[in-house]
Amino acid sequence: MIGGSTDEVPVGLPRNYLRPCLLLLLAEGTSHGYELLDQVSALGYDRVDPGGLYRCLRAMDEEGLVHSRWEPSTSGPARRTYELTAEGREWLHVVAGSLAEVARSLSTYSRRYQALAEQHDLVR
Amino acid sequence: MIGGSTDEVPVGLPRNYLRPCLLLLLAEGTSHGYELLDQVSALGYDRVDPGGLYRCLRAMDEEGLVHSRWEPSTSGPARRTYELTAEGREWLHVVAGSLAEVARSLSTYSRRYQALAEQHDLVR
DNA sequence: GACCGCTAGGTGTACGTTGCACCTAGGGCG
DNA sequence: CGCCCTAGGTGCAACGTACACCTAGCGGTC
Repeated sequence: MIGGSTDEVPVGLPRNYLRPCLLLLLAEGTSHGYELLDQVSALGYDRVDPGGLYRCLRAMDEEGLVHSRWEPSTSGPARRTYELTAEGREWLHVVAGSLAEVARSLSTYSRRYQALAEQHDLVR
Repeated sequence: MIGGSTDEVPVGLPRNYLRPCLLLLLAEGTSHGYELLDQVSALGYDRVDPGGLYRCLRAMDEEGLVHSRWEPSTSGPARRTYELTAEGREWLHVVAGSLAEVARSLSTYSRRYQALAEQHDLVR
């Protein structure tokens, strides 16, 4: 299969969308992986791969976009809490801009599709 | 590197966005690959990989979303013209819907980012 | 105590898409 | 002929993603 099949519609969220999501959530407040796993669903994900999420956090940690520290929990296993760094905030700003561009492209798409659909209705 | 690097911002268009673009363009009018290569730029691509585009058209042809035929050109090499099939129009309808959903997610993102940015300005 | 479920974090890996480079071939022109 | 432009196409490696699976702490219950 090249480029998706007919019965399934594999058009999804932008590439590398997870990083911007995590950065935004962390900009809104310090958090830990397991919690972020729930929160990203509000940004368009119906289900997120935990593995990918933890890997993404780890990568951002290594790149200096976020800073993590272990926090022992009173109940349950210890958790790694993440907070945004200055560099991460900068990155978020840039990435929010390019996401806005993508949104603009998509609205252009929708506009042109709507125009077509209306025209199609007139012909009927 | 996992999930993109710091200096470059690799947040791009949705996954499999090329197919919907080509379907929309073909819904607007019969065309051929080389022409579509220019037209997709209006839908958010700054540069499209010709290889990917031709592969995508071929795949959609094999899946029955589009129908192609060779047309000899008076000047220059022959061209393969594509036109949308009924199945392709159906697919376009579905995919336009899911793209609208993605657009909604992105606007949610932007709204939340804006809220944060304003709040940040107040603190300054 | 043994077992089970939930929280929390993590690894291994295969697949699909993408991006880059490169190739064929026809026609116009100096 | 050599060169550029149009038009279509192939090969391949890298990246992102999805899916499965694993460790380990803590609480409750049989």
